Amino acid sequence: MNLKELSERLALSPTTVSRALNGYPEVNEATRLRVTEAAARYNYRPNARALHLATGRSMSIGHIIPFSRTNEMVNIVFADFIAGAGEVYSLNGYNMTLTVVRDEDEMSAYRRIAENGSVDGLIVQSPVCDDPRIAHLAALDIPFLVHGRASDINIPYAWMDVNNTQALEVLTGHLIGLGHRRIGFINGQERMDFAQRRRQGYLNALKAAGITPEPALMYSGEMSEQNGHASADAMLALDDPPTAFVTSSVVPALGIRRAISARGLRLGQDISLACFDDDISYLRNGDVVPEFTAVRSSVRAAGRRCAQMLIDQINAPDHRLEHDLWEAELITGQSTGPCPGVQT
Amino acid sequence: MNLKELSERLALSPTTVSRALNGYPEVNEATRLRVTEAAARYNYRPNARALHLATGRSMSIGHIIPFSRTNEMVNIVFADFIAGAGEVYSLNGYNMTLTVVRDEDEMSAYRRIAENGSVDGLIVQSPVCDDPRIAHLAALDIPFLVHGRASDINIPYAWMDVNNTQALEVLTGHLIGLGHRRIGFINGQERMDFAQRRRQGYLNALKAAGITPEPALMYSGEMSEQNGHASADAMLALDDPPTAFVTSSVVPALGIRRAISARGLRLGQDISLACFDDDISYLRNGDVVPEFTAVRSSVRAAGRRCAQMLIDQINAPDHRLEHDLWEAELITGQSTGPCPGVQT
DNA sequence: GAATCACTCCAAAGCGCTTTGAATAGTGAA
DNA sequence: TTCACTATTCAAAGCGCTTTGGAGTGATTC
Repeated sequence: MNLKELSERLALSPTTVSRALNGYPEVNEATRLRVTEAAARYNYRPNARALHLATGRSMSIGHIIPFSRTNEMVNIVFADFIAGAGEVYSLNGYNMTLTVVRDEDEMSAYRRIAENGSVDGLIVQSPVCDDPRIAHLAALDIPFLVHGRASDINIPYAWMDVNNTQALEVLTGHLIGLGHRRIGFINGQERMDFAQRRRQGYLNALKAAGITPEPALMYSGEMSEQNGHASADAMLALDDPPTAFVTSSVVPALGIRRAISARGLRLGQDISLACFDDDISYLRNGDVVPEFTAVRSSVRAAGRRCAQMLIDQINAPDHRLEHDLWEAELITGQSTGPCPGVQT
Repeated sequence: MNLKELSERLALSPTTVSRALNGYPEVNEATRLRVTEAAARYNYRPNARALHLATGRSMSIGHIIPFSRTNEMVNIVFADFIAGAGEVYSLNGYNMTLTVVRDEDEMSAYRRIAENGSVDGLIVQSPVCDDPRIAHLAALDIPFLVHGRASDINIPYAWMDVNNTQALEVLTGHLIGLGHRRIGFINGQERMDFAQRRRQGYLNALKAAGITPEPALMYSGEMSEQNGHASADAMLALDDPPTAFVTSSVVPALGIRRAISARGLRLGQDISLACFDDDISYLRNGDVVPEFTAVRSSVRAAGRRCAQMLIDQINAPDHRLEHDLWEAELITGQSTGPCPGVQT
């Protein structure tokens, strides 16, 4: 059942039927009623492909994911982000188009998708420090929004981010306030922009307390349970081991906790542990995992916010590019305590 | 730059340009060369919306996810499945359309999406026992493929599944072979079809060994680390605790392991633990998590397979509906050992 | 009674591509 | 020279919707 057929059955023109269904004012209410009833009865559903061509919009937001990323721990955060964004898309009549591409095709995929009109906007996730995708998209003249930021880029673009630097300053500062001075830092891969900023936050806090950073206490790598365990274990084996750890995610925190308890140390007493918590649905701090002291910022909520910002941008293209910076919230849990042997 | 403009610059008709670009034989090779070169030079990219309308295909596969599911642990498996399916879509020129809907809108969403032509096929994930989605989709006359099966449905439909019953028979049988007779079973939610089948496999193995199943040793619930921990801990507190556990996923297995070690018991010696392993990228058994004895079947590979089967079905609609049943592979790790105090 | 206006409705022109059915030119056979 | 055929190319008709620019009513105004 298409528009033409429906309009024939109603002895009306397609124009009128279309307008009746789309709520245009120039149609008699009695007619509109007849039309909507007939549409419901015959189960009429406007063909999406025709609609997209006619309106020039695809009502779809694109997310591009290179193969290799599908392996990373980004995955776990990714799923929550997607869920949040998807909710908002849905509420606004949008779909999400996921495109998985080979790594070497990533750039050309952005180009192809931006130019062939299959999406109305794009979300860029997990930017690296000087992310080439941003300039590339900016040149392509399609609405896009970056979840995170790319430090060394000075063209304007829309982004939404959490204040990573400040978050790690707070977290590290909290441990310093408890008397800790040897604090192991287990970070994500530092080619990622967020990891760069978190590192900066860690360093800022040390500097403010007059503590000299020590390379042996700083690890950077993929944020897996395994890496958390291995790096923490190595630090604990040092002659002068750390009395506390800060880490970039709940996932390595689980590994760190395992390393701590394997050595017979008590979490929050012998050793403290604080982390950045993305508030991931099935690794909810204090629920699925034990309660860690953390700075928390929901990545799912971020997904919602990003989606909304992008949709706003699509609806008002001459609107200036928006930015949004969230502050993460400190939650003190049972995983941190005063540094043993120090008066606080 | 659209087809019309490009054809004008080439002083050719749109017909010829279109054919040249799409590899039709009735165009002179010299002309084709001119056309492809011009297309590259002017950066011509066929408009996807127009193409979809003209061809009657959207080159897109739909996945529908109700809000509530985005909370579940399904998420973690989901991300890997999506990654696998996405790879195959990409290789075949398809996109993936994810639609997040409110739970009460799930059915109508399937209907809307199937009927408005926005996708060429649908994947149904995580079927429950008498899943209403299947009959619903079958009536809608759109290619779809179920990852998993729904037990009580007798209309024909295409599916791909792992042999869950056999997998748990093997796993439980392995423990029985090691002399265990009190085996705790920590399963997923039993409204899910896969959980139902796994339960059956567990029961089959007990029956084959003449062991009477005991309700106190059987748990069913969402497969979180937390639930794994709590249920295992409760069973270990029984007067006559189990000497081994079987569980439906690596995630609860982590919780079970935590419960075991918290009681000072040694995994693989005092207590055995075996699990079904979906081979999830960032919880890879033996890599990210310790090596568990497991039956393994990659959910990512399943994603690939499902995608391929669905695409085959789309390309050959009169093709009979395919089924594929995979057997999971037993991997013996360090988490299982002979039952203490039993001669084997 | 003519002019104006609001209210409804419609014909037709896109949107940018594919595909059908012909037309044209060139070639070898008869 | 003519005919049948092949190789190329094109005009035009969709695909199913939206939207522009009227057109046809009565009702209202002067």
